[in-house]
Amino acid sequence: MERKVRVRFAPSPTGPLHIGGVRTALYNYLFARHHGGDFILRIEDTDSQRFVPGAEQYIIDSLKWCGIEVDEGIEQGGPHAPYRQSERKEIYLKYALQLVESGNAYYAFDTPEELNALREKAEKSGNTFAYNAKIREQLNTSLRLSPEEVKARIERGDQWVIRFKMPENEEVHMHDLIRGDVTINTSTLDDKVLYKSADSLPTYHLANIVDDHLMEISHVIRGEEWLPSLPLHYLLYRAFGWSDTQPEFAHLPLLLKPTGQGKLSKRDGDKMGFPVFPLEWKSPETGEITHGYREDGYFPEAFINMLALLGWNPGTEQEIFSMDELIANFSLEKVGKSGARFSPDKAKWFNAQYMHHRNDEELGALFLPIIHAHGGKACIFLATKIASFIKTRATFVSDFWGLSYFIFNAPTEYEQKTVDKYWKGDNPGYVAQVRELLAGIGDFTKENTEKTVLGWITDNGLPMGQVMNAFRVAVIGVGKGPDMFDICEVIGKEETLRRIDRAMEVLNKQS
RNA sequence: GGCCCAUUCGUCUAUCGGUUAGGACGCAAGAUUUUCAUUCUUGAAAGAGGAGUUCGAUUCUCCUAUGGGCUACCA
Repeated sequence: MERKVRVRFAPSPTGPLHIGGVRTALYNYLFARHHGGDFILRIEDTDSQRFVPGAEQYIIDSLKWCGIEVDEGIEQGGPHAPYRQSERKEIYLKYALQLVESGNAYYAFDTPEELNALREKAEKSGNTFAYNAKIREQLNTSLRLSPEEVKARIERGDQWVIRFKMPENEEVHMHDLIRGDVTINTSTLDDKVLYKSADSLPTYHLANIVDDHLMEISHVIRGEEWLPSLPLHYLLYRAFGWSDTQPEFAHLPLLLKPTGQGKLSKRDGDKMGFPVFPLEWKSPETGEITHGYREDGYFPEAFINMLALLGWNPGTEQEIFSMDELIANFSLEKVGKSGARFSPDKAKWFNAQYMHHRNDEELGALFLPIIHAHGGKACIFLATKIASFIKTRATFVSDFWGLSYFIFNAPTEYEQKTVDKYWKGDNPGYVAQVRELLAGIGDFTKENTEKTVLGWITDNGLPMGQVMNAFRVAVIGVGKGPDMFDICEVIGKEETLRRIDRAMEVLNKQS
Protein backbone atom coordinates (compact mmCIF):
# COMPACT_ATOMS: atom_id res chain seq x y z
CA MET A 1 0.00 0.00 0.00
CA GLU A 2 1.37 3.35 -1.03
CA ARG A 3 0.87 6.05 1.51
CA LYS A 4 1.52 9.68 0.96
CA VAL A 5 4.80 10.62 2.59
CA ARG A 6 4.18 12.86 5.55
CA VAL A 7 6.96 13.59 8.01
CA ARG A 8 7.20 15.88 10.97
CA PHE A 9 9.84 17.73 12.86
CA ALA A 10 8.69 17.84 16.45
CA PRO A 11 10.97 19.85 18.70
CA SER A 12 10.14 20.93 22.19
CA PRO A 13 10.63 24.62 22.91
CA THR A 14 13.01 24.18 25.81
CA GLY A 15 15.77 26.35 24.38
CA PRO A 16 17.44 27.23 21.11
CA LEU A 17 17.51 24.56 18.46
CA HIS A 18 21.00 23.17 18.18
CA ILE A 19 22.61 22.01 14.96
CA GLY A 20 21.77 18.38 15.67
CA GLY A 21 18.13 19.40 15.71
CA VAL A 22 18.56 21.39 12.54
CA ARG A 23 20.03 18.35 10.86
CA THR A 24 17.08 16.21 11.96
CA ALA A 25 14.72 18.83 10.53
CA LEU A 26 16.78 18.95 7.34
CA TYR A 27 16.72 15.18 6.79
CA ASN A 28 12.97 15.15 7.37
CA TYR A 29 12.56 17.97 4.91
CA LEU A 30 14.79 16.38 2.28
CA PHE A 31 12.98 13.09 2.64
CA ALA A 32 9.59 14.75 2.29
CA ARG A 33 10.57 16.76 -0.77
CA HIS A 34 12.32 13.85 -2.38
CA HIS A 35 9.11 11.86 -2.20
CA GLY A 36 6.80 14.72 -2.99
CA GLY A 37 5.41 14.57 0.53
CA ASP A 38 4.58 16.99 3.31
CA PHE A 39 6.83 18.43 5.99
CA ILE A 40 5.07 19.26 9.21
CA LEU A 41 6.32 21.31 12.12
CA ARG A 42 4.76 20.30 15.40
CA ILE A 43 5.69 21.94 18.66
CA GLU A 44 5.84 19.48 21.53
CA ASP A 45 5.37 21.71 24.53
CA THR A 46 3.90 19.20 26.92
CA ASP A 47 6.48 20.00 29.55
CA SER A 48 5.22 23.10 31.21
CA GLN A 49 8.23 23.13 33.55
CA ARG A 50 10.86 23.44 30.89
CA PHE A 51 9.11 25.81 28.55
CA VAL A 52 11.38 28.66 27.46
CA PRO A 53 9.87 31.82 26.04
CA GLY A 54 11.12 32.66 22.59
CA ALA A 55 12.31 29.14 21.84
CA GLU A 56 9.39 28.41 19.56
CA GLN A 57 9.96 31.52 17.48
CA TYR A 58 13.64 30.70 17.42
CA ILE A 59 12.87 27.31 15.89
CA ILE A 60 10.65 28.88 13.24
CA ASP A 61 13.22 31.55 12.41
CA SER A 62 16.00 28.99 12.22
CA LEU A 63 14.17 26.80 9.74
CA LYS A 64 13.37 29.82 7.63
CA TRP A 65 16.96 30.98 7.58
CA CYS A 66 18.03 27.49 6.54
CA GLY A 67 15.57 27.41 3.68
CA ILE A 68 13.60 24.55 5.18
CA GLU A 69 10.01 25.23 4.21
CA VAL A 70 7.21 24.05 6.43
CA ASP A 71 4.03 22.80 4.75
CA GLU A 72 1.90 22.49 7.86
CA GLY A 73 2.61 24.01 11.20
CA ILE A 74 1.73 26.62 13.76
CA GLU A 75 2.35 29.47 11.33
CA GLN A 76 0.83 28.07 8.19
CA GLY A 77 -1.93 25.98 9.72
CA GLY A 78 -3.20 22.88 7.97
CA PRO A 79 -5.84 20.19 8.03
CA HIS A 80 -4.69 18.88 11.41
CA ALA A 81 -4.40 22.15 13.29
CA PRO A 82 -3.56 23.06 15.93
CA TYR A 83 0.10 22.06 15.66
CA ARG A 84 1.06 23.04 19.17
CA GLN A 85 0.46 20.21 21.61
CA SER A 86 -0.48 22.52 24.46
CA GLU A 87 -3.41 23.58 22.30
CA ARG A 88 -4.46 20.01 21.72
CA LYS A 89 -4.50 18.97 25.36
CA GLU A 90 -8.20 18.05 25.33
CA ILE A 91 -7.70 15.26 22.88
CA TYR A 92 -5.12 13.23 24.75
CA LEU A 93 -7.09 12.21 27.84
CA LYS A 94 -9.63 10.39 25.72
CA TYR A 95 -6.88 8.23 24.26
CA ALA A 96 -5.27 7.57 27.62
CA LEU A 97 -8.64 6.47 28.96
CA GLN A 98 -9.17 4.27 25.95
CA LEU A 99 -6.01 2.42 26.92
CA VAL A 100 -7.18 2.00 30.51
CA GLU A 101 -10.48 0.70 29.18
CA SER A 102 -8.79 -1.88 27.00
CA GLY A 103 -6.55 -3.03 29.81
CA ASN A 104 -3.36 -1.63 28.29
CA ALA A 105 -2.89 1.07 30.88
CA TYR A 106 -3.84 1.79 34.46
CA TYR A 107 -4.16 4.53 37.03
CA ALA A 108 -1.31 4.98 39.48
CA PHE A 109 -1.64 7.12 42.59
CA ASP A 110 1.93 7.13 43.82
CA THR A 111 3.23 10.51 44.82
CA PRO A 112 6.57 11.75 43.56
CA GLU A 113 7.86 11.44 47.13
CA GLU A 114 6.88 7.78 47.34
CA LEU A 115 8.54 7.10 44.03
CA ASN A 116 11.71 8.82 45.12
CA ALA A 117 11.77 6.82 48.32
CA LEU A 118 11.39 3.60 46.35
CA ARG A 119 14.14 4.68 44.01
CA GLU A 120 16.51 5.47 46.84
CA LYS A 121 15.78 2.24 48.59
CA ALA A 122 16.52 0.26 45.46
CA GLU A 123 19.74 2.13 44.85
CA LYS A 124 20.87 1.54 48.39
CA SER A 125 20.60 -2.18 47.84
CA GLY A 126 22.46 -1.88 44.59
CA ASN A 127 19.51 -2.14 42.27
CA THR A 128 17.81 0.24 39.92
CA PHE A 129 14.20 0.95 40.53
CA ALA A 130 11.92 0.14 37.66
CA TYR A 131 8.21 0.65 37.65
CA ASN A 132 7.36 -2.65 36.06
CA ALA A 133 5.32 -5.83 36.27
CA LYS A 134 7.14 -6.95 39.39
CA ILE A 135 6.15 -3.95 41.37
CA ARG A 136 2.96 -2.51 39.94
CA GLU A 137 0.72 -5.00 41.74
CA GLN A 138 2.08 -3.84 45.08
CA LEU A 139 1.57 -0.14 44.59
CA ASN A 140 -1.48 2.06 44.64
CA THR A 141 -2.77 1.39 41.18
CA SER A 142 -6.09 0.58 39.62
CA LEU A 143 -4.68 -2.90 39.10
CA ARG A 144 -4.82 -3.58 42.81
CA LEU A 145 -7.36 -1.09 44.12
CA SER A 146 -11.06 -1.74 43.73
CA PRO A 147 -12.91 0.22 41.05
CA GLU A 148 -14.80 2.01 43.81
CA GLU A 149 -11.64 3.14 45.52
CA VAL A 150 -10.09 4.29 42.26
CA LYS A 151 -13.18 6.33 41.57
CA ALA A 152 -13.21 7.71 45.09
CA ARG A 153 -9.58 8.76 44.93
CA ILE A 154 -10.04 10.52 41.63
CA GLU A 155 -13.14 12.33 42.84
CA ARG A 156 -11.41 13.25 46.05
CA GLY A 157 -8.82 15.07 43.93
CA ASP A 158 -5.87 12.76 44.54
CA GLN A 159 -3.21 13.21 41.93
CA TRP A 160 -2.86 10.35 39.52
CA VAL A 161 -1.09 9.34 36.38
CA ILE A 162 -1.93 6.81 33.72
CA ARG A 163 0.82 4.30 33.05
CA PHE A 164 1.25 1.92 30.19
CA LYS A 165 0.97 -1.68 31.25
CA MET A 166 4.05 -3.17 29.68
CA PRO A 167 3.45 -6.78 28.63
CA GLU A 168 5.67 -9.31 30.36
CA ASN A 169 8.44 -11.22 28.67
CA GLU A 170 7.50 -10.51 25.12
CA GLU A 171 9.88 -10.10 22.22
CA VAL A 172 9.15 -6.96 20.28
CA HIS A 173 10.43 -7.05 16.73
CA MET A 174 11.05 -3.64 15.27
CA HIS A 175 12.39 -2.30 12.05
CA ASP A 176 14.47 0.80 11.57
CA LEU A 177 15.12 2.18 8.11
CA ILE A 178 18.72 2.97 9.00
CA ARG A 179 19.62 0.19 11.41
CA GLY A 180 17.59 -2.72 10.17
CA ASP A 181 15.88 -5.16 12.53
CA VAL A 182 16.00 -4.62 16.25
CA THR A 183 14.52 -6.96 18.82
CA ILE A 184 13.99 -6.30 22.47
CA ASN A 185 12.35 -8.13 25.35
CA THR A 186 9.67 -6.20 27.21
CA SER A 187 11.01 -7.43 30.54
CA THR A 188 13.74 -4.82 30.32
CA LEU A 189 11.18 -2.06 29.91
CA ASP A 190 9.12 -0.23 32.50
CA ASP A 191 5.59 1.17 32.75
CA LYS A 192 5.95 4.64 31.34
CA VAL A 193 3.72 7.45 32.40
CA LEU A 194 1.39 8.45 29.56
CA TYR A 195 -0.73 11.10 31.17
CA LYS A 196 -0.58 13.13 34.35
CA SER A 197 -3.47 14.71 36.20
CA ALA A 198 -1.27 17.34 37.78
CA ASP A 199 -1.20 19.46 34.62
CA SER A 200 -3.75 17.55 32.52
CA LEU A 201 -1.05 16.96 29.97
CA PRO A 202 0.20 13.82 28.24
CA THR A 203 3.85 12.87 28.27
CA TYR A 204 5.90 12.75 25.11
CA HIS A 205 5.12 9.11 24.41
CA LEU A 206 1.36 9.42 24.34
CA ALA A 207 1.19 12.79 22.65
CA ASN A 208 3.69 11.72 20.05
CA ILE A 209 1.90 8.53 19.06
CA VAL A 210 -1.55 10.10 19.09
CA ASP A 211 -0.49 13.09 17.04
CA ASP A 212 1.56 11.08 14.57
CA HIS A 213 -1.48 8.91 14.04
CA LEU A 214 -3.94 11.78 13.78
CA MET A 215 -1.66 13.73 11.49
CA GLU A 216 -1.18 10.70 9.28
CA ILE A 217 2.57 10.67 9.62
CA SER A 218 4.13 8.04 7.37
CA HIS A 219 7.75 8.21 8.51
CA VAL A 220 9.26 9.18 11.82
CA ILE A 221 12.81 10.42 11.37
CA ARG A 222 14.33 11.41 14.68
CA GLY A 223 17.49 11.29 16.77
CA GLU A 224 19.04 8.10 18.02
CA GLU A 225 18.22 9.01 21.59
CA TRP A 226 14.70 7.78 20.83
CA LEU A 227 15.70 4.29 19.83
CA PRO A 228 15.28 2.89 23.37
CA SER A 229 11.66 3.98 23.44
CA LEU A 230 10.83 2.53 20.05
CA PRO A 231 9.40 -0.71 21.54
CA LEU A 232 7.06 1.31 23.73
CA HIS A 233 5.90 3.18 20.67
CA TYR A 234 5.32 -0.05 18.75
CA LEU A 235 3.33 -1.39 21.65
CA LEU A 236 1.32 1.79 21.88
CA TYR A 237 0.35 1.59 18.24
CA ARG A 238 -0.71 -1.98 18.80
CA ALA A 239 -2.69 -1.16 21.91
CA PHE A 240 -4.58 1.52 20.02
CA GLY A 241 -5.19 -0.85 17.13
CA TRP A 242 -3.26 1.35 14.76
CA SER A 243 -0.53 -1.07 13.76
CA ASP A 244 -1.62 -1.10 10.13
CA THR A 245 -1.00 2.64 9.74
CA GLN A 246 1.98 2.78 12.04
CA PRO A 247 4.70 4.99 10.55
CA GLU A 248 8.07 3.65 9.58
CA PHE A 249 10.97 4.69 11.78
CA ALA A 250 14.46 5.95 11.13
CA HIS A 251 16.81 6.85 13.97
CA LEU A 252 19.58 9.25 13.06
CA PRO A 253 23.09 9.01 14.53
CA LEU A 254 24.06 11.76 16.92
CA LEU A 255 26.44 14.66 16.41
CA LEU A 256 29.56 14.40 18.54
CA LYS A 257 32.04 16.90 19.94
CA PRO A 258 34.94 17.96 17.63
CA THR A 259 37.39 16.57 20.17
CA GLY A 260 37.08 14.54 23.30
CA GLN A 261 34.08 12.51 24.23
CA GLY A 262 30.37 12.88 24.24
CA LYS A 263 27.73 14.49 22.15
CA LEU A 264 27.93 18.02 20.92
CA SER A 265 26.85 20.55 23.49
CA LYS A 266 26.49 24.27 23.85
CA ARG A 267 29.65 24.44 25.93
CA ASP A 268 31.80 23.08 23.11
CA GLY A 269 30.94 25.98 20.92
CA ASP A 270 31.81 28.49 23.58
CA LYS A 271 35.06 26.73 24.32
CA MET A 272 36.25 26.12 20.81
CA GLY A 273 34.91 29.22 19.16
CA PHE A 274 32.37 27.84 16.75
CA PRO A 275 28.61 28.09 16.91
CA VAL A 276 26.38 25.19 17.86
CA PHE A 277 23.25 27.16 17.09
CA PRO A 278 22.00 28.35 13.72
CA LEU A 279 21.04 31.79 15.00
CA GLU A 280 22.19 33.97 17.83
CA TRP A 281 20.33 33.20 21.03
CA LYS A 282 19.81 35.40 24.00
CA SER A 283 18.87 33.50 27.11
CA PRO A 284 15.71 34.99 28.60
CA GLU A 285 16.85 34.11 32.12
CA THR A 286 20.50 35.09 32.15
CA GLY A 287 20.62 37.46 29.18
CA GLU A 288 23.64 35.52 28.00
CA ILE A 289 24.19 35.68 24.27
CA THR A 290 25.34 32.67 22.29
CA HIS A 291 26.75 32.83 18.78
CA GLY A 292 24.88 31.63 15.76
CA TYR A 293 26.04 30.58 12.30
CA ARG A 294 24.07 33.38 10.74
CA GLU A 295 25.73 36.09 12.83
CA ASP A 296 29.16 34.51 12.38
CA GLY A 297 28.78 35.08 8.66
CA TYR A 298 27.88 31.66 7.35
CA PHE A 299 25.74 31.45 4.26
CA PRO A 300 22.68 29.35 4.97
CA GLU A 301 23.40 27.28 1.86
CA ALA A 302 26.89 26.46 3.12
CA PHE A 303 25.61 25.65 6.58
CA ILE A 304 22.97 23.31 5.17
CA ASN A 305 25.44 21.70 2.78
CA MET A 306 27.85 21.03 5.62
CA LEU A 307 25.13 19.67 7.89
CA ALA A 308 23.65 17.44 5.20
CA LEU A 309 26.99 15.71 4.68
CA LEU A 310 27.46 15.11 8.39
CA GLY A 311 26.04 11.61 8.51
CA TRP A 312 24.81 11.29 4.97
CA ASN A 313 26.46 11.09 1.58
CA PRO A 314 25.20 10.17 -1.84
CA GLY A 315 27.93 7.62 -2.54
CA THR A 316 29.52 9.84 -5.17
CA GLU A 317 32.43 12.23 -4.81
CA GLN A 318 30.32 15.34 -5.06
CA GLU A 319 30.70 17.63 -2.05
CA ILE A 320 28.86 20.78 -3.00
CA PHE A 321 25.10 20.48 -3.14
CA SER A 322 22.35 23.01 -3.55
CA MET A 323 19.15 22.34 -1.65
CA ASP A 324 17.56 21.04 -4.85
CA GLU A 325 20.45 18.68 -5.41
CA LEU A 326 20.20 17.47 -1.83
CA ILE A 327 16.51 16.80 -2.34
CA ALA A 328 17.16 14.95 -5.57
CA ASN A 329 19.87 12.78 -4.05
CA PHE A 330 18.71 12.19 -0.51
CA SER A 331 17.82 8.76 0.74
CA LEU A 332 17.67 7.28 4.21
CA GLU A 333 19.60 4.20 3.06
CA LYS A 334 22.65 6.41 2.64
CA VAL A 335 22.51 7.79 6.15
CA GLY A 336 25.35 6.45 8.27
CA LYS A 337 24.88 4.44 11.43
CA SER A 338 27.53 5.89 13.67
CA GLY A 339 27.83 9.25 15.37
CA ALA A 340 29.50 12.02 13.41
CA ARG A 341 32.04 14.32 14.92
CA PHE A 342 31.45 17.91 13.99
CA SER A 343 34.37 19.67 12.28
CA PRO A 344 34.66 23.46 12.51
CA ASP A 345 37.37 23.45 9.82
CA LYS A 346 35.17 21.74 7.31
CA ALA A 347 32.33 24.11 8.10
CA LYS A 348 34.62 27.01 7.21
CA TRP A 349 35.76 25.31 4.05
CA PHE A 350 32.18 24.93 2.89
CA ASN A 351 31.55 28.59 3.53
CA ALA A 352 34.65 29.57 1.58
CA GLN A 353 33.45 27.49 -1.35
CA TYR A 354 30.12 29.27 -1.38
CA MET A 355 31.89 32.59 -0.94
CA HIS A 356 34.02 32.04 -4.03
CA HIS A 357 30.97 31.32 -6.14
CA ARG A 358 28.78 34.06 -4.77
CA ASN A 359 27.94 36.81 -7.23
CA ASP A 360 29.73 40.10 -6.74
CA GLU A 361 26.63 42.28 -6.50
CA GLU A 362 25.28 40.32 -3.57
CA LEU A 363 28.60 40.42 -1.77
CA GLY A 364 28.94 44.12 -2.49
CA ALA A 365 25.59 44.77 -0.88
CA LEU A 366 26.69 42.83 2.17
CA PHE A 367 30.01 44.64 2.26
CA LEU A 368 28.75 48.20 1.85
CA PRO A 369 27.39 48.67 5.38
CA ILE A 370 30.61 47.23 6.77
CA ILE A 371 32.63 49.81 4.86
CA HIS A 372 30.44 52.56 6.22
CA ALA A 373 30.72 51.20 9.72
CA HIS A 374 34.48 51.55 9.44
CA GLY A 375 34.14 55.10 8.22
CA GLY A 376 35.02 54.27 4.65
CA LYS A 377 33.43 56.06 1.71
CA ALA A 378 31.93 53.85 -0.94
CA CYS A 379 28.95 53.26 -3.15
CA ILE A 380 27.47 49.91 -4.08
CA PHE A 381 29.46 49.79 -7.31
CA LEU A 382 32.74 50.25 -5.53
CA ALA A 383 31.81 47.73 -2.85
CA THR A 384 30.88 45.24 -5.55
CA LYS A 385 34.09 45.85 -7.46
CA ILE A 386 36.20 45.29 -4.39
CA ALA A 387 34.23 42.20 -3.45
CA SER A 388 34.94 40.78 -6.88
CA PHE A 389 38.66 40.63 -6.32
CA ILE A 390 38.85 39.84 -2.62
CA LYS A 391 36.20 37.16 -2.33
CA THR A 392 38.55 34.31 -3.19
CA ARG A 393 40.70 35.36 -0.25
CA ALA A 394 37.82 35.39 2.22
CA THR A 395 35.85 32.83 4.16
CA PHE A 396 33.29 35.25 5.55
CA VAL A 397 32.02 38.64 4.47
CA SER A 398 33.36 39.84 7.79
CA ASP A 399 36.85 39.15 6.45
CA PHE A 400 36.38 41.74 3.73
CA TRP A 401 37.39 44.81 5.66
CA GLY A 402 40.61 43.25 6.85
CA LEU A 403 41.39 42.36 3.25
CA SER A 404 40.72 45.79 1.82
CA TYR A 405 41.01 48.47 4.52
CA PHE A 406 44.05 49.88 2.73
CA ILE A 407 41.86 50.85 -0.16
CA PHE A 408 39.98 53.27 2.05
CA ASN A 409 42.84 54.41 4.22
CA ALA A 410 46.14 55.53 2.75
CA PRO A 411 49.04 54.06 4.70
CA THR A 412 50.13 56.14 7.65
CA GLU A 413 53.00 53.81 8.30
CA TYR A 414 54.80 51.15 6.33
CA GLU A 415 55.27 47.58 7.45
CA GLN A 416 58.92 47.44 8.45
CA LYS A 417 59.86 43.99 7.33
CA THR A 418 58.38 44.59 3.90
CA VAL A 419 60.18 47.91 3.64
CA ASP A 420 63.45 46.26 4.61
CA LYS A 421 62.93 43.58 2.04
CA TYR A 422 61.85 45.65 -0.94
CA TRP A 423 62.62 49.36 -0.42
CA LYS A 424 66.24 49.11 -1.30
CA GLY A 425 68.65 49.18 -4.18
CA ASP A 426 67.16 50.33 -7.44
CA ASN A 427 63.61 49.73 -6.31
CA PRO A 428 62.75 53.25 -5.11
CA GLY A 429 63.94 54.50 -8.45
CA TYR A 430 61.79 52.00 -10.29
CA VAL A 431 58.78 53.07 -8.27
CA ALA A 432 59.46 56.67 -9.24
CA GLN A 433 59.40 55.62 -12.87
CA VAL A 434 56.20 53.63 -12.33
CA ARG A 435 54.71 56.83 -10.97
CA GLU A 436 55.55 58.69 -14.15
CA LEU A 437 54.17 55.87 -16.25
CA LEU A 438 50.90 55.95 -14.34
CA ALA A 439 50.72 59.73 -14.49
CA GLY A 440 50.62 59.46 -18.24
CA ILE A 441 47.64 57.15 -18.40
CA GLY A 442 44.35 58.84 -19.22
CA ASP A 443 41.86 56.07 -18.70
CA PHE A 444 42.98 54.59 -15.39
CA THR A 445 41.57 51.09 -15.76
CA LYS A 446 43.19 47.93 -14.56
CA GLU A 447 43.73 46.84 -18.15
CA ASN A 448 45.57 50.03 -19.02
CA THR A 449 47.72 50.33 -15.92
CA GLU A 450 48.62 46.67 -15.98
CA LYS A 451 49.54 46.68 -19.65
CA THR A 452 51.64 49.81 -19.27
CA VAL A 453 53.53 48.92 -16.12
CA LEU A 454 54.03 45.23 -16.77
CA GLY A 455 54.98 45.99 -20.35
CA TRP A 456 57.59 48.45 -19.20
CA ILE A 457 59.01 45.98 -16.68
CA THR A 458 59.35 43.19 -19.21
CA ASP A 459 60.61 45.41 -21.99
CA ASN A 460 63.40 46.64 -19.75
CA GLY A 461 64.14 43.27 -18.25
CA LEU A 462 63.53 44.49 -14.73
CA PRO A 463 63.02 42.21 -11.73
CA MET A 464 59.24 41.85 -11.56
CA GLY A 465 59.05 40.82 -7.93
CA GLN A 466 61.25 43.66 -6.75
CA VAL A 467 59.46 46.39 -8.65
CA MET A 468 55.96 45.23 -7.93
CA ASN A 469 56.49 44.68 -4.24
CA ALA A 470 58.16 48.02 -3.76
CA PHE A 471 55.23 49.52 -5.63
CA ARG A 472 52.87 47.60 -3.35
CA VAL A 473 54.40 48.73 -0.10
CA ALA A 474 54.38 52.32 -1.37
CA VAL A 475 50.68 52.26 -2.16
CA ILE A 476 49.21 50.10 0.60
CA GLY A 477 51.92 49.95 3.22
CA VAL A 478 51.90 46.18 3.60
CA GLY A 479 53.43 43.25 1.80
CA LYS A 480 50.37 41.27 0.83
CA GLY A 481 47.03 41.83 -0.74
CA PRO A 482 45.11 41.66 -3.99
CA ASP A 483 46.41 42.45 -7.45
CA MET A 484 48.03 45.91 -7.45
CA PHE A 485 46.27 47.02 -10.60
CA ASP A 486 42.90 46.14 -9.14
CA ILE A 487 43.78 48.32 -6.19
CA CYS A 488 44.95 51.20 -8.38
CA GLU A 489 41.80 51.19 -10.43
CA VAL A 490 39.67 51.31 -7.36
CA ILE A 491 41.52 54.09 -5.55
CA GLY A 492 42.00 56.07 -8.75
CA LYS A 493 44.85 57.79 -10.45
CA GLU A 494 45.06 60.83 -8.26
CA GLU A 495 45.15 58.87 -5.01
CA THR A 496 47.61 56.36 -6.42
CA LEU A 497 50.04 59.08 -7.38
CA ARG A 498 49.58 60.87 -4.08
CA ARG A 499 50.36 57.71 -2.15
CA ILE A 500 53.49 57.06 -4.16
CA ASP A 501 54.67 60.61 -3.59
CA ARG A 502 54.18 60.34 0.10
CA ALA A 503 55.89 56.96 0.27
CA MET A 504 58.89 58.32 -1.61
CA GLU A 505 59.10 61.12 0.85
CA VAL A 506 58.78 59.04 4.00
CA LEU A 507 60.67 55.93 2.96
CA ASN A 508 63.56 57.62 1.22
CA LYS A 509 64.12 59.74 4.27
CA GLN A 510 64.04 56.65 6.41
CA SER A 511 66.67 54.79 4.44
C1' G B 1 24.80 -1.47 37.05
C1' G B 2 20.92 -2.96 33.20
C1' C B 3 19.21 -2.49 28.11
C1' C B 4 20.01 -0.78 23.14
C1' C B 5 23.06 1.18 19.09
C1' A B 6 27.66 1.76 16.82
C1' U B 7 33.23 0.89 15.36
C1' U B 8 37.48 2.24 7.69
C1' C B 9 43.14 7.66 7.43
C1' G B 10 43.36 12.93 13.08
C1' U B 11 38.03 14.30 11.12
C1' C B 12 33.59 13.51 7.49
C1' U B 13 33.15 9.32 4.50
C1' A B 14 33.16 5.46 -0.30
C1' U B 15 33.38 0.09 -0.66
C1' C B 16 27.10 -3.52 -0.65
C1' G B 17 33.16 -11.30 -0.30
C1' G B 18 38.06 -10.76 -4.64
C1' U B 19 40.13 -2.96 -4.99
C1' U B 20 47.36 -0.72 -5.52
C1' A B 21 41.00 0.29 0.29
C1' G B 22 38.73 5.83 -3.26
C1' G B 23 37.30 11.09 -2.23
C1' A B 24 36.98 15.53 0.99
C1' C B 25 38.72 18.67 5.33
C1' G B 26 43.17 19.47 7.86
C1' C B 27 48.58 18.77 7.41
C1' A B 28 53.32 18.64 4.32
C1' A B 29 55.90 19.48 -0.35
C1' G B 30 55.88 21.45 -5.26
C1' A B 31 53.85 24.41 -9.50
C1' U B 32 51.43 28.99 -10.98
C1' U B 33 51.26 34.27 -9.27
C1' U B 34 53.84 41.15 -8.41
C1' U B 35 52.97 39.54 -2.56
C1' C B 36 49.29 36.93 0.07
C1' A B 37 45.17 34.09 -0.99
C1' U B 38 42.87 31.26 -4.79
C1' U B 39 43.82 27.29 -8.21
C1' C B 40 46.53 22.88 -9.72
C1' U B 41 49.90 18.57 -8.77
C1' U B 42 52.06 15.29 -5.34
C1' G B 43 52.77 13.10 -0.44
C1' A B 44 52.07 11.15 4.59
C1' A B 45 47.69 9.04 6.79
C1' A B 46 42.74 3.86 8.00
C1' G B 47 39.70 -1.42 8.20
C1' A B 48 39.80 -1.70 17.28
C1' G B 49 41.51 -6.85 18.95
C1' G B 50 40.53 -12.13 18.84
C1' A B 51 37.98 -16.36 17.07
C1' G B 52 35.15 -18.52 13.30
C1' U B 53 32.28 -19.10 8.08
C1' U B 54 34.62 -19.10 3.17
C1' C B 55 38.99 -20.84 -2.10
C1' G B 56 39.11 -15.70 -0.34
C1' A B 57 37.20 -11.31 4.39
C1' U B 58 37.12 -4.20 5.72
C1' U B 59 32.55 -6.51 4.07
C1' C B 60 28.95 -12.31 7.16
C1' U B 61 28.69 -14.60 12.56
C1' C B 62 30.34 -14.68 17.68
C1' C B 63 33.32 -12.86 21.79
C1' U B 64 36.18 -8.88 23.88
C1' A B 65 37.42 -3.80 23.94
C1' U B 66 36.12 1.08 23.05
C1' G B 67 32.60 4.96 21.97
C1' G B 68 27.56 6.63 22.17
C1' G B 69 22.43 6.65 23.77
C1' C B 70 18.53 5.39 27.17
C1' U B 71 17.39 4.01 32.08
C1' A B 72 12.04 10.96 34.98
C1' C B 73 4.95 12.44 36.48
C1' C B 74 11.93 15.75 30.27
C1' A B 75 11.64 15.68 25.42
